[in-house]
Amino acid sequence: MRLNRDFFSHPTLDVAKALLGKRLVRVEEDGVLSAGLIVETEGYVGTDDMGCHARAGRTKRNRSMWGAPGHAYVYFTYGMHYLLNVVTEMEGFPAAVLIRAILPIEGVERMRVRRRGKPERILTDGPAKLTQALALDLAFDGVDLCSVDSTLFLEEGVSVDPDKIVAKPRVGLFSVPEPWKSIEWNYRIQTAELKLRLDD
DNA sequence: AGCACGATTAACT
DNA sequence: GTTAATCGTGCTC
Repeated sequence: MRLNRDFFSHPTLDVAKALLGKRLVRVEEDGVLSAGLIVETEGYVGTDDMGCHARAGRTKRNRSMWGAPGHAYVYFTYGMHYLLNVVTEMEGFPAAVLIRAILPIEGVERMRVRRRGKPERILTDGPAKLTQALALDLAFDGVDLCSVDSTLFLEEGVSVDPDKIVAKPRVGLFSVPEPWKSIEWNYRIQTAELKLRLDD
């Protein structure tokens, strides 16, 4: 059962934490599934957040963030990488959650091929690694993750104990001014903790 | 029109 | 720990 629009309509940081443990699923053209459990997320909230792409106002690149919640915001960076975000809050307010890492669960062999034979341990432990593993690019920008026929969506996964969530500063914001640079809007759950719950 | 740099990764030393 | 790869975007002139 796919997570519905209401799940994404809440405050971004709440959604960022709630996404930990959820299943990110990619259905490929040939019907094969690739899936993983989300283990790290990051919140980007509005035009006042100087670490958020929305700080520059609405542009061709970041327009998806202004759209309805539950849609994907995929962008290209560093001249070679695609990063996946999930749009949050109400339509018209630019905010999103960056999916930074997942724990591979299904379609691992397919992921390994796309990741050029890398060991499972480092298949999807970075924001650009997971888009590589799931074959996500700009074609997914603006896709409705709540639609019944989208080839990318989210599902319930394993329950996560809120006390086990670790908050840290967001990654890679080098020339972003304080307090945005150090504010702890990066959330992570230990993969060991998730694996433990998987066995239940 | 030109330019600095990025919500990164991989391959080095 | 350091650095090259690689190019679209947004900012400055």
